[in-house]
Amino acid sequence: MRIAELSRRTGVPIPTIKYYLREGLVPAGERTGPNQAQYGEAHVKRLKLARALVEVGGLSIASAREALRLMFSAGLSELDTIGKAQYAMTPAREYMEDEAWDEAVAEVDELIAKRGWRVKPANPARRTLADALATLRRLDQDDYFELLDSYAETAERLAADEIETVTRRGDVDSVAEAVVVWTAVGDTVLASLRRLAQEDKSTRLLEGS
Amino acid sequence: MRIAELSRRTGVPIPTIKYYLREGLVPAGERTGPNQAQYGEAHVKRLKLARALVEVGGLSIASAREALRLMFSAGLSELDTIGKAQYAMTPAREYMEDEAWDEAVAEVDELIAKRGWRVKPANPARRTLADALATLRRLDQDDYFELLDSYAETAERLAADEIETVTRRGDVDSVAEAVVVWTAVGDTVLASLRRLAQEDKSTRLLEGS
DNA sequence: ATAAAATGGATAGCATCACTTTCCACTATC
DNA sequence: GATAGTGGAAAGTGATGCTATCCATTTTAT
Repeated sequence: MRIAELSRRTGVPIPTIKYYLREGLVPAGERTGPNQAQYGEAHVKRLKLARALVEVGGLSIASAREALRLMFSAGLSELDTIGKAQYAMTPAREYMEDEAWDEAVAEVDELIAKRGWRVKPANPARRTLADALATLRRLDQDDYFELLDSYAETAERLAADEIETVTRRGDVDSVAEAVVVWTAVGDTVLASLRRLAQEDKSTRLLEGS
Repeated sequence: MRIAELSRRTGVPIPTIKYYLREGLVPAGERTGPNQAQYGEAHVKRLKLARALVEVGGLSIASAREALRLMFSAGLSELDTIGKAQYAMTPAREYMEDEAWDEAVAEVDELIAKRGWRVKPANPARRTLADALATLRRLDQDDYFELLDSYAETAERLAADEIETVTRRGDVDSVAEAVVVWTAVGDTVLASLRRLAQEDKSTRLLEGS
């Protein structure tokens, strides 16, 4: 298969495929001449995957490359991939380190301890969460405190279901792929469902009054 | 208060404040001379809000402006704000309309019907969700089907808690503000917690084997 | 056999976005 | 009266994610 068919099969324009090749999101095809190369099913899959991470998951090209790299790097245990892939998927941000920040960090630690979660200190989700909580505090949206437990409970149940489903797969590669896809696309699914449910609840409340 | 103090109080650089003023994220101050204006507490609050939507919520400047506009526009019922604000917060995307897309749209309709959710056809979360599901299908990640119910259940419970907490507030403005902030920042909180819970579950599974 | 189309690869260009910088006439403060 | 700060306009910047152009070389169609 050459580039035109790769484009047709995936819906990705040829110039974009060339760009992704340059950026290392998709490996080069097998060279058969000075200006000829062959692509296979693996390239189709990889390209679809890259597109999903970038378009639906909202990852940057750099993050997507890193996630894909980890996904296909041998030597990692299946579940180790989860951590690594997650870390790659969190974009770096700068945080405002004030009083609200310190309190938020403490709150996150407390929540993790209370739940008994085993989370490495390096997990970037800690900081992202702390940043979000600090922001809410700075806006005097302190009601979040009572909802936080509900959120955590929810997240825990979800994670249990997800891990269970994902590990039910056979081979390592398949698990790795599922983890990456689910982490990235799952956020969008969850956020959408939350919005739909919110509209429903608010509509009902509106009618009831 | 003049711009320097506004900057000090919020941590937002002066040029950025000027930019936000130009873009209409923050209303102009009260003019007291050809090159003098006064800002008040309302400006501080609005600026913090704008920053939160952009930085933590990841909204574009245009989306943030629209969300803020709706938030402070009179004449909307409290809960009507939820819908309007949500719509403003969903960025427009193009969708690949193939077979997987059609099936995904049908699936979303089915899910909404099954749950008995009352959701307007115009709600952009429908399309976002369909797009995500279509993507998973195109990647042959069909296991999502069995998890979808779990996700929906989760979203519903969350929404119930959120609406309840938010409407417990007194005035309309306060509700509107909470809705916008929670919609935007809540996504981040939820996503972070999900990642933390995932690491915990996978760590435990790894140790158990 | 030959003309037209496609290929891989390199390089440069482009549009968007979210700011920054620079400039200005003017005002406030030391 | 010097210095710093102000609001506002306009132009500039850096990052990002593509597109467009060009080229020598196949491949395909006629």
